[in-house]
Amino acid sequence: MMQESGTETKSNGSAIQNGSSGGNHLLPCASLREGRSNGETPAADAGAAELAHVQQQQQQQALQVARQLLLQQQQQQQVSGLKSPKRNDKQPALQVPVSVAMMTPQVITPQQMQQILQQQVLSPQQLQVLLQQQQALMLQQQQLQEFYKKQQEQLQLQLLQQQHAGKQPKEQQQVATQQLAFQQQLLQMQQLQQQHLLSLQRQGLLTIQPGQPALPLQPLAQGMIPTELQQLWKEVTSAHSAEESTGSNHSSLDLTTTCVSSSAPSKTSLIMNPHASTNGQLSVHTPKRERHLNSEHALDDRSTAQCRVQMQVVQQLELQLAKDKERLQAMMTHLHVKSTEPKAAPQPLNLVSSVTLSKSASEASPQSLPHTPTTPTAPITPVTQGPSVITTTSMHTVGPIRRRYSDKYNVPISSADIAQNQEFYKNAEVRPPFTYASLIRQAILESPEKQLTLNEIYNWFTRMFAYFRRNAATWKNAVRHNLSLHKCFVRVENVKGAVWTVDEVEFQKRRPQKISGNPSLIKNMQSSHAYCTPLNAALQASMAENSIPLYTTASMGNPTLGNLASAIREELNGAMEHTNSNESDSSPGRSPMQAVHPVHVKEEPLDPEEAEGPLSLVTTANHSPDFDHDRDYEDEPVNEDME
DNA sequence: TCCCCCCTAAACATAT
DNA sequence: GATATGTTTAGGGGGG
Repeated sequence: MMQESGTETKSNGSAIQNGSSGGNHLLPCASLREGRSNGETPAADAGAAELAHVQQQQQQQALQVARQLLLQQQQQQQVSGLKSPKRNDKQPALQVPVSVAMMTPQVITPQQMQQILQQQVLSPQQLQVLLQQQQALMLQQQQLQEFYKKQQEQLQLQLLQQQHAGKQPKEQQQVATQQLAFQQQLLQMQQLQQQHLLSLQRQGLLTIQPGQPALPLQPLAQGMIPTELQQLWKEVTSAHSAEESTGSNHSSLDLTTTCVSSSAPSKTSLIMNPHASTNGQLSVHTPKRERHLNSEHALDDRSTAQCRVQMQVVQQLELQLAKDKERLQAMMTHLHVKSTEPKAAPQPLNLVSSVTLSKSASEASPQSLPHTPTTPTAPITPVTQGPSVITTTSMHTVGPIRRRYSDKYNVPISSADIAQNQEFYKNAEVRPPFTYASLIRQAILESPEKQLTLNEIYNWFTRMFAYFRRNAATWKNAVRHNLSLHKCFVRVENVKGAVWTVDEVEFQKRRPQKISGNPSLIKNMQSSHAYCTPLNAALQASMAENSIPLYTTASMGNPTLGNLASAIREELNGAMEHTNSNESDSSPGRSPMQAVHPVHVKEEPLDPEEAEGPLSLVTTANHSPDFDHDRDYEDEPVNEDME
């Protein structure tokens, strides 16, 4: 759903943008061309032709400039990793899931960019800003067009007057005068454009990077003198005119006529839309095969122009994206100041993304991530796009495809991710990448007494994850199913009624691959649990050494994280085992922890397993510090309220 | 390909 | 009888 809709949105968006910007550029040309058929002046044409001869050299120079500009822009696009012209052509093929796009930013196409920006990465406000930017640009273009239309009309009128006045030998002079006037007009136009750009910059809508022009327009307008523009334009227009005269239905026009009359508009298009320069170079060197080539080149012209426009759009979007990223980063930093260490990758909360990041980390803590990310099933996929970033994340993580965290995915998540994710999952309807079992376990462990009724577990789910506020029947069924299915969950008859507890030993057994059979496992478990606690520096240090970012930073630093962190740590145990069983064992932290937080096993010694299980108790007890924070959640709803 | 893990759905039983 | 709670089975997807 998301992807499809997103794709559509994207394509639409691009289409709109293209249409708008492209239309602005192209339409005027057409209209002007038509318009010129009415009011051409042969005399002026002749003068223009002569001038054209004189200016051939300049034209070539201008063409070169234009080419360079084009090349530069293309390079910039490539460098920025945004573009692939081929892809631009194939819009339909662009329907790459955002997640994929995010994973391979280098390959992101403009459309994908738009999609990302529009549907996920950008908040409404940001989108608004973007829209404003677009609108401002459009306005600018429109104004320029209008300005040029007027100029053109004036020019045509003047030319007509001259023509009627009689063929004077001084025609050339007049034409030259016209040229001067026109150049002045061009200058005016440039100024106007620059003003617009400046205003945009002031508003912060336009960002001009040091080495890179925010808009292709700028370099052109600034880098080329009116004459050059004129010449370029002529070349371009000649192609157009040839095309029209040769094959089209439009009223046939003299080449010269077309040149003069349409010169104004074409210049406009040039200025606003440097792409035309490309054409110029093509048409220039084939004066004799104009017909044949011009027709083709005319097409190139348009396509090139469109491409240019597209590039502009992409550039703008890119800039906007960069801005938005910065903003987001700042916001995230602001929100998670303490918990989120600088270490946290600038990347989005994305669990997945983070996961994919460090493989080494994975080795360190194979089970760091609690459980397989529960696959997002139908309802899953993010309904409400949470934080922009997250969305993308969610796409990855929670994508439509059911993922489970295999060891690969167990790669440690950065502490920042966890912290951020916790908040994220509370607000965003994104399926958490944890299995039901791990979540249930977490819920139970977070409780003061390490035991919860079914309803309390439900409440915990809904409280902690926005995702579980929907489709209650489904996930509740899953919860019950898991409680019954896994031995690690022990049902205890209590005064209250039946409560569920966690048998850590059993829980750990679930992943024999990593942990089982190892006596040290238990120890590890304990140690791992200990991490949750406020922690001893020593412990942290050891953890850090073992490259277990999760515990070291996340859970420790941020109390709120405790919930997820503790859940995760359970699974980490295995990892811990591998990486640093020794350290964990030896870590001084543990014993203190235990001492500090005596386990409360609820009244009932759950199982025979429980007997072994003091561990679990201990571990949970250790969490208690976390609880303090967690309790906030716990206490409130935990008591059968939510539903 | 097999096995394991996980998820989802559903039927059924029991208790409140 | 309705609902909540538990238990069990079946089917499917993903990964090792």
